[in-house]
Amino acid sequence: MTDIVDELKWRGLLALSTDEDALRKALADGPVTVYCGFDPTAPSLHIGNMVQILTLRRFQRAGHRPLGLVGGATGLVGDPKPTAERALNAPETVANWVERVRSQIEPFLTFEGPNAAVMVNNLDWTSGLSAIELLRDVGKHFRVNKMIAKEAVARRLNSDLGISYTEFSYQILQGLDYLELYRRYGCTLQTGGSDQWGNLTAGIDLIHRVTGASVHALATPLITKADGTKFGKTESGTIWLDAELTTPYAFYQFWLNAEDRDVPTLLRIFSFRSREEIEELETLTRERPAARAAQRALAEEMTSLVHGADHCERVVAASRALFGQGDLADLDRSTLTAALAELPYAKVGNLAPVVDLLAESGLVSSKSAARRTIKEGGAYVNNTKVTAEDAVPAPEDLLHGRWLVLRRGKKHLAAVEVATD
RNA sequence: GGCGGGUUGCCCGAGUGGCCAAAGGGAGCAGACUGUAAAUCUGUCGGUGUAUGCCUACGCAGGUUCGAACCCUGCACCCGCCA
Repeated sequence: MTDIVDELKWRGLLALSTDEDALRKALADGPVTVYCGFDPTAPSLHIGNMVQILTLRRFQRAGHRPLGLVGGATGLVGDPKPTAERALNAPETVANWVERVRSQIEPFLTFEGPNAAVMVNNLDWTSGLSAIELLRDVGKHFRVNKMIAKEAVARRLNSDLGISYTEFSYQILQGLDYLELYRRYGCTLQTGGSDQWGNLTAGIDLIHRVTGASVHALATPLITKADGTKFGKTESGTIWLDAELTTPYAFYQFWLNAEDRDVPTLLRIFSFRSREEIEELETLTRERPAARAAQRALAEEMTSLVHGADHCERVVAASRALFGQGDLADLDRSTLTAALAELPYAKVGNLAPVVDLLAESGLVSSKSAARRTIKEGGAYVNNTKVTAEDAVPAPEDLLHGRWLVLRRGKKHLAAVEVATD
């Protein structure tokens, strides 16, 4: 077994850690129980969260026991964001999101065998906690001096945003989580993003004060693209893991469109391929970038992992059909319909002006935008550029008598079904 | 609780009575070039659609005015100092 710390380092997943030698030793001495928390701040996790989920998965594969924590309690409070105070979500909403987030994490872990994963919810040990208990039993171990020095808090204190007592207290809750998991499961390692470092260490300090034990923490770096911008967001927004929010097709396309210079980094961070395979793909990218072998490999692996092999296959086939060199009209009916099924879709009763079709399919946000797109030469019907703003598709444009493929720009596609029934 | 400062479009930020759908920058979008890449250059960037129109928008609600993002009143939230 390769040393997991070495592996994480090679993959660029190790930004910060507590005493590295001690951590290596602990991991080498036998299975370690490691936890990572996920707060339900939205109905779905997104690819940014995947870094953490996959890190847990890596630990489990290396023989350690992962605990997946969903923040039923911390999600009610809100981790201080640098940019703004969070809006509180209703308890019912958070409870609903907790379940959704839990079900998104579970497929990545194994719940059988000697190092079976366990899912936990921090609401379980906080819902019964009284304010007095919290202040006396937990609060006494926290020094405000240290709390305000933490970057997440300090940034807010130094900005004109300020910070509420609620968010200020967040680190106490997360610290308490670690203590609780240490007691219940003997958990001695917490992972998280480097922006969580303050919260990670809050737990370490608490455990040390309460029990005298020294436990570990490990932070993954903030993933940025080569141009310095944040990874995981795109024109159209966040890339979610939920197929309802980001279709498998869009998910696949996201990875496929990764920039050449980002691909090596992304493969290391996200892929479970071996070091040799990844280095081979890096070479291919360098020598034949236009083939985009690394992007394809990454996109297929991620889509398969998140949406399953079946969806992945369909989406790859659809992409090939829609972006192929051939004429769309030459595609046979089943290939075409299968491909179109992966796209944003609109159904209309009869042939409407292209402007309306663009707007209805969701490719553009308004008819104005649709007109603008046509004027700029960025609108296509069945891969043919639309030049007139008042263009209306002809009946003979319909593929197999029923479908139109709309395109905005180079890579935004939508399917329109024209049916009178 | 008192005093002062603030709240502008996706973000930052200018605008202190008409010339403001609102400068400038960033992001985004489209085009050219390409490889469904990057960089670069160009265009564009509230809605409706073509009407010197109408609607929506400068924290919220009222008011003054022929006319308000700009003035007045109240409210909400944020920041600072003092208590």
